[in-house]
Amino acid sequence: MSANHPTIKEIALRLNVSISTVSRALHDHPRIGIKTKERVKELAREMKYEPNAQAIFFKQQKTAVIGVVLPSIKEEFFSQAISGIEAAATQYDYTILFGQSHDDPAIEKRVIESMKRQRVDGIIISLSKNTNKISYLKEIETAGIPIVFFDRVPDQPDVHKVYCDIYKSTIDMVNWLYSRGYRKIAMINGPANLTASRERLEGYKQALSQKKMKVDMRYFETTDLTKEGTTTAMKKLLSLKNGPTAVISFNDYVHMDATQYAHMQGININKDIAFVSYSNLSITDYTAFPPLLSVEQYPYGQGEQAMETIIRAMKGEHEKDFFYHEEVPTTLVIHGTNHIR
Amino acid sequence: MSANHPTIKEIALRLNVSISTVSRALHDHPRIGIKTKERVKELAREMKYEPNAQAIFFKQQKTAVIGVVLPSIKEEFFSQAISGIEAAATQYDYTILFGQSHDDPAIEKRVIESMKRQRVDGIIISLSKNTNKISYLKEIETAGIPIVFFDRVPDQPDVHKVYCDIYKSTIDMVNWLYSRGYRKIAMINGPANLTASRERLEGYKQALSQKKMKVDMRYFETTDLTKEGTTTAMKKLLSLKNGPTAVISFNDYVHMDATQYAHMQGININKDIAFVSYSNLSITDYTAFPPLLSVEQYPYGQGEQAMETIIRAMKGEHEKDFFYHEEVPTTLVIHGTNHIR
DNA sequence: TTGTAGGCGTTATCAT
DNA sequence: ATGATAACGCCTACAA
Repeated sequence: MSANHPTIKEIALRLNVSISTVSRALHDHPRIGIKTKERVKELAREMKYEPNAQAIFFKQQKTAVIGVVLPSIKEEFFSQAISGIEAAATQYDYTILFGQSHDDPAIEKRVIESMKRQRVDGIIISLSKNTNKISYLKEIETAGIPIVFFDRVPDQPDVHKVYCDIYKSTIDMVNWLYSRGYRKIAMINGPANLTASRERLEGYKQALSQKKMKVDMRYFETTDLTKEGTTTAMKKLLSLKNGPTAVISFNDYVHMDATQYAHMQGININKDIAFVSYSNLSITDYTAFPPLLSVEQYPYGQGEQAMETIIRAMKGEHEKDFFYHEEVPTTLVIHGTNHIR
Repeated sequence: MSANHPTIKEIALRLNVSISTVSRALHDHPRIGIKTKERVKELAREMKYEPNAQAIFFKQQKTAVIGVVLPSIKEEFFSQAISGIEAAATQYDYTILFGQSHDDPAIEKRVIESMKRQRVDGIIISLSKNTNKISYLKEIETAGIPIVFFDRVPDQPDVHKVYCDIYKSTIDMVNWLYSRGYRKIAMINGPANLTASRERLEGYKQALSQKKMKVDMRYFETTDLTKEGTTTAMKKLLSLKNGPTAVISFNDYVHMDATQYAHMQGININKDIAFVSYSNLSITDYTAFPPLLSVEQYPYGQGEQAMETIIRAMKGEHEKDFFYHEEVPTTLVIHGTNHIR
């Protein structure tokens, strides 16, 4: 069961011409006899010859392969993102080598080393939530493999990255709640080490102060994104006297756990307390308690953008110390109160 | 920004030894002088030398890459499956080239041709729901690239495949409904051309006849798996006089659309009509109307199994006309009526 | 118009 | 104990 692919060498042999003639004929080289061209192409078709991309790329010292490293493909955000990456890759004749970190920095590193050994032409990565040191990634970039971060990006400026402005979305979100009359706005944020969390927190604080409201840290909780962590956070919020009338969750998964728990505690979701969130999952409308509003982050578009960016980074048509920082837009998607429940 | 990886040649040059000496030293060849070995390894470390996998595989005429073609990574079933594939692949030092068909046979073919050009060592595929002719796949296999189908597999016996026994699960499902007293059992099945649909239908018929119940085709509807198709099917079932008391949906996505519509029509889900389904999505417990029961098909395990199978197929330690047919188990997961609603 | 030869990085087979 | 060389499939500069 070992592969048996015809080569130009075999074609040359059978036609009694040189290998280069076959190669040129196949490439429609101008100064090859028209009848030689025909004979070569005919036999190539007959033998079902297909150029060996591996050999070509080996010679060219490239692979036409982009490594894509995601925390977890199970999350809809990332499955959408990789679809965008794939679509753009296809357009530029690149293929995708796939790997997951499962939010484990050690696995993440292993995956990336493997991709490096495979000599991928570039790497697109959304960092694991537990990753803090990315020095080895900078080394890989120095070694000549460009890296583009997306969504979960490092804070530093000396990297290529694609992300959306969560800070601004958060301000919009708070303003939306404010305009609907909510004043006691709580937040269940993600782990503090994430840029994503910091941006939410900063936007939250900024929006409140813009509205001359004091930031009450009793209303601020965090979760490690597990069901237990979220439940604990929600529990604390519900135990407050003079508790919140609105809750902003880190994302729709946190939202689902938070509302599930709150419901069990007798809260009338979106009536007693308004819930808003980020991600805008497609199953939202089938869930028991959709958020009133969710921030759409266009993962598909972010994926496409990441691919475009790495293509540019690979071309290297930029200053040696220039880094792409591509910001992609977000939208507040209002689900309203008139859902199926 | 072009890659600049050190090679054994450079090491050899700098050490004034031959290329082969470097190669052997790096491989701990027994009869290389211990101090030469040290010098080589030292410099290799210093230069951050890493063997070029592309070159090695090129020489070995392999790639250590497995192509994985899925209909849509957005479906949780497939995102779980690819995780299983990846886990097993890592164990065997294979990497994953990723592609989606989006249920379009033309795209599917394009993806596979591209993988063939890349000389993947094998292909794992779950067929697009609209694919009917797989002759070109057989050709690829003849050319030396083994193919393993999983979940959405062809009916023919002359292919390697991994799948679960939906026929039997369906019988179990009907029996479960029967034991709970349901007698008017409807089914919203998938497209007739799918093996998955045929197995459901056959299991359904078989179970009913085993219980001496007549098969009433008024209770049998199909959907093209779109929201509209499912809504239409559900509508027909609800319009029947002496309508069903239980509905089996093709999968949890169909279930969600069916129950959403039924709810809007005033049906009390799982009270007026019992709903059961296949897939056992992880978000089930967050949905407005979870099925009473869902068939767990262990996509992660199926993925692992598919990888194991293709490894065996690649080794070719089997008769030329022997094909693996690996059946993986299923489980009925009971969600009960005591969910959050 | 066609052929020859070198090279991409590595390993393996022969020498020495 | 180490070196030289061929080979994997393809492309291309240079010859003829």
